[in-house]
Order: sequence, then structure tokens, then C-alpha cells
Amino acid sequence: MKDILFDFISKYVLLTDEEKNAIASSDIFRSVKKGTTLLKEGQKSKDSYFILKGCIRTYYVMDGEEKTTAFYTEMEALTPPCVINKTPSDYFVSCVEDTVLTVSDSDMEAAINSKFPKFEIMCRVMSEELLAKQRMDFDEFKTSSPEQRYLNLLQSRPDLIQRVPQHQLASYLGIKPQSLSRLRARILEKKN
Amino acid sequence: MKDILFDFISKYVLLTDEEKNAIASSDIFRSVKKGTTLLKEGQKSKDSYFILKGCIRTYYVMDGEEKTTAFYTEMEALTPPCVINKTPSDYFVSCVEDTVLTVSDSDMEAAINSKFPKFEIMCRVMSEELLAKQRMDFDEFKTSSPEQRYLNLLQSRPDLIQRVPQHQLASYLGIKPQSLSRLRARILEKKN
DNA sequence: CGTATTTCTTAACTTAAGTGAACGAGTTAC
DNA sequence: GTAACTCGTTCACTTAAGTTAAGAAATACG
Repeated sequence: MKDILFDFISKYVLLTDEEKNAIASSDIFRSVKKGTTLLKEGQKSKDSYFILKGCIRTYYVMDGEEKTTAFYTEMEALTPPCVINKTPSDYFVSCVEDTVLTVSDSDMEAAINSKFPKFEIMCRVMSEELLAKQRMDFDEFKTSSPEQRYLNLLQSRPDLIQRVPQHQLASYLGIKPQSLSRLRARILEKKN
Repeated sequence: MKDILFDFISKYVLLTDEEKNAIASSDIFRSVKKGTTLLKEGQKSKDSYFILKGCIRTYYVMDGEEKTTAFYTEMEALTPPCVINKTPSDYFVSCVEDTVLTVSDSDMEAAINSKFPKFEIMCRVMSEELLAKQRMDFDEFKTSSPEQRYLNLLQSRPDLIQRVPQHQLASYLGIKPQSLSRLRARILEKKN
């Protein structure tokens, strides 16, 4: 399981055996059950997550309704805005499936970064890449209709549509569950 | 004008006079006229921008129609995804107003970063902050209606509504210009 | 095993955004 | 100075999403 993490890191920097051992012996690996809440609204936290296996989601509760805005699956990392801004969290993070992930504290990361400049560079490169990727996702969202967004998702992350409940997918697409049902029926009709 | 840049940087790291001089004597400051295109679709580029005065926008051309997805004004920085991904640009960047900005090459930045680790850290911190901010903007966009988005923009960036043409604002809000006109009329009616 | 509960779908109706066209005001070009 | 163009608005009409409600299917749980 740790190899998944090392494979991921190796795309950015090459680790020595010493560095790998430091990571492997650190106590950051967690197994969590489906439905577990990792972070609650209003809570302060310094934890970042990296998914080794499974799926987590971020969601807001607005007028008693859950609004899911993001899913994180294998090889994806999440540092909640509250960790960066040092403010109480605006949203919840919870597990869509049984999930194996790493949980790392920002103080710990700061210590590692100052000890190994290599990690500092890796963090910058990763942040820049994520920023560019997210910018493109946002642009795509803005410039397309709900139906196009669904079709795009079908292309780019077909697994999500299978492993995630429809009503969570709906708010991820910026619409209501009923609209998603209807939209899917419409697409099926067009095919015939 | 250079002081704006130094003020901005000082929020992240403290520069020595030597470092300031290195920047001040570098040839990165540009004045560009309203309407100037800084980056074209399909073009490769290594340039990042930082706005000292004025406003620029990013836009896609889809079916012959411009879709504006972002505006950058005073004290904001843009590194296009094409610079990060080393691919041809998907969009255009052009000036909404007469603008003063810095243009910096990614090779140049890499050289500075390896010479001054201070900058490396600044870049990581800035990227992380931008990522968190953009994530929140995206979430807000997903979870609100066009009308709410417009009202939010009125709160968070009232200047934009004044300085930017309506049809560019409309696609920024994810709607058509006609819908924006109508929506504004609706809001005015509600007030009375 | 059967009863809740959650999840998904369908339907009827309301509301708002998309579309195409027209108009006037302001700007630019010649 | 006038023609051409851009820009914002309005209107009538179409299309799709929001809302409310109801019911079927799957899942959880005692």
C-alpha cells in the first residue's frame, strides 16, 4: 500500500532509501470505514489527506441540505482551505467508501520541508499543477451546460458515476437530483 | 509602481536591498494598451503575469463566441495552465483596460528559485493560498444560482461590475448577456 | 424476516435561462 | 457626416432546471 504513495512521489522527486524509511515508519496511514467523517464544519484542523484506496468527498450543509462539491479518489490529495487559512472549516469531509489514506499534519509537513528542501520543491510543483488543473475544471464548468458537464464527466471520470450516489453527483454537477435523473433519461432517448 | 510589487512580496518574504535591486533592474515591467492580446489560443508560452494597475481577462473562443472565465486586477497574478503543462494555450489573455504588469518567464523564475530558496518558499505558499481561494470560489459557483452569483460578485468585487463590459461579465457568471440584463432588472424590481 | 430508511425515478407545475430578433445609444471608420 | 459596428436592453418564444409530491427499488436494521 505504501508503494502507491512512493510511486506518486517519484513523479516529482527521487527519494533516497533513508527518506523512504522516514516516511514508512511515520504514523500517517489510516483505514477508515465508509461514512466516517474526517472533518466537520466549524472545526479547526491542520490535516491534509492523500487517498491510497477508496473515495472521500467534501460537502457543505446549506438550509439542511448537503451540497457535495468535490470527490477525491486514488492518488489524489486534499488540503482543505481551513488548513491554509487557519480558520474553522466551511465544509465537511467524509468517506464515500471504505478508504485507506494518509493523514499529515501541516506542522509536520513544515518540519519535513525545512529539513528536506526536496519536499518544498515537490509541494510547490504539485500546488502549481493542481492550481492549473482546477482552473481548467472551473473554466469547463462555467462554459458548459449541466448536460455537457455530465457527458464530460462520463468521459473523464467514468468510475465516479458508478461508485458515487446520484444525489451527491447531482450537486457536484451543480444541479438537483431530480434534474440529473431527467437529464440522463433525455440522453438515453437521444441515443435511440 | 515597483513598490506595489514589493508590498505584495513583503506579505510572503522579506527582501534584502540586494534582492530588491535585482528585481528592480530586471526588465519585466510592461505597459500595455486596452485591447492588447498577451496570449493567443494555440500559442506556447512561458510567461506569467502580475497586475500592478489595470485589468486583464482570460477567454475561450467557442463556436465563434467569446467565453470569459476570469479577470485579474491589481495585486493578482496569473500563470496560464499552458505554462505549467507545457502545452499550447487553450485560451486567450487580453487587456480589458490600459494595464501595467510584470511579465516573467518560467525559466527565469526557475533560475531565481534555485538561487534564492526564499522565492521557492514564497511560490509554494502563494500557490497553496491561490488553490484554496480558487477552490472556495468554485464551490460557491457550484452551489449558487446565477442570480446569487451576481449578488455575491456585487459584494466581493463591486469594481468589476463597473469596469468590465456586461457581455464579458455574463460568461464569467456562466450565463448569456440577455440573461444578465434580465436578472438585473429582476433584482431592481424586487428592491421596490 | 419484515419494517424503516435511503435512494432513485417519474410526473405535473413553476420559474428562470437559452434563443432569435429588434431597437436605440454610443463608438468607430471612412 | 453618415454608414457600420458594438453594446446593452427588451420581447416573445422555447427549453431546461427548480419544486413539490408520490411511488418503486434497494439497503439497513432490529
